[in-house]
Amino acid sequence: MAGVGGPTGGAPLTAGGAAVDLATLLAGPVVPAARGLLGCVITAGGVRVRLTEVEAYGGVGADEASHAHRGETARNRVMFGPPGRLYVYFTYGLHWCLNVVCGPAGTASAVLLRAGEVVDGLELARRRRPAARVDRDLARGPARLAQVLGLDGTANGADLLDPSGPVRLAPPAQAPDPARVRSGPRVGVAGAEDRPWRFWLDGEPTVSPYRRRVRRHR
DNA sequence: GATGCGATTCACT
DNA sequence: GTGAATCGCATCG
Repeated sequence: MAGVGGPTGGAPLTAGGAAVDLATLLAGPVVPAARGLLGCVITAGGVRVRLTEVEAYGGVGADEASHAHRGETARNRVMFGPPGRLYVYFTYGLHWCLNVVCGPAGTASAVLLRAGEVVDGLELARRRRPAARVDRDLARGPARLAQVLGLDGTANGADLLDPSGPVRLAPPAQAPDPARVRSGPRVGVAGAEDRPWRFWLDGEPTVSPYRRRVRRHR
């Protein structure tokens, strides 16, 4: 059933039974986009990572946990742009996190890339993350994923579908078994715990452990 | 203009 | 399990 007759030049992938290309998937609603991103391969800085865990974030007024919730700012501007772009933000004074912008321009939804498996450039990856004692920890966590790819704020706004860009996204060679896709509450997010917008591939060792938001001392 | 805390990670107890 | 590191943004006065 899969992989027959990709109509356009884009490589086909299977999502919910229909063959669509990546650009089409990312232009649509964020939740199916997040699911479809599982198994995709992101390439940057000589390292390739297969995504095993992602989280969906909604737009203005739709998702209290989203950076875009309160409207457009200098930081989140990329989220309001066209889909398929990379939104990079800096947090805790030392970490970078990667997101894929979804939906048509103006919707400001995005998918946070939380974890993945390094499938190429292993030695480079190890050198960038000396703290990782085992390979499965190389990209196990959003900031680790960014670090292993050698990405920071300078990559903000990059077009992931541009083959000549610094960061590229490609559909999986083989779509993951839909039965292996699990969902649950997002990590480190206060409120909206009822929204199971975290998606991961069951059984993958690179999926990060779930941690509820830490209560903060004041 | 000042202040508090974050879509986190690492080291230590 | 707890705390520190450390910068920018959002919020408040």
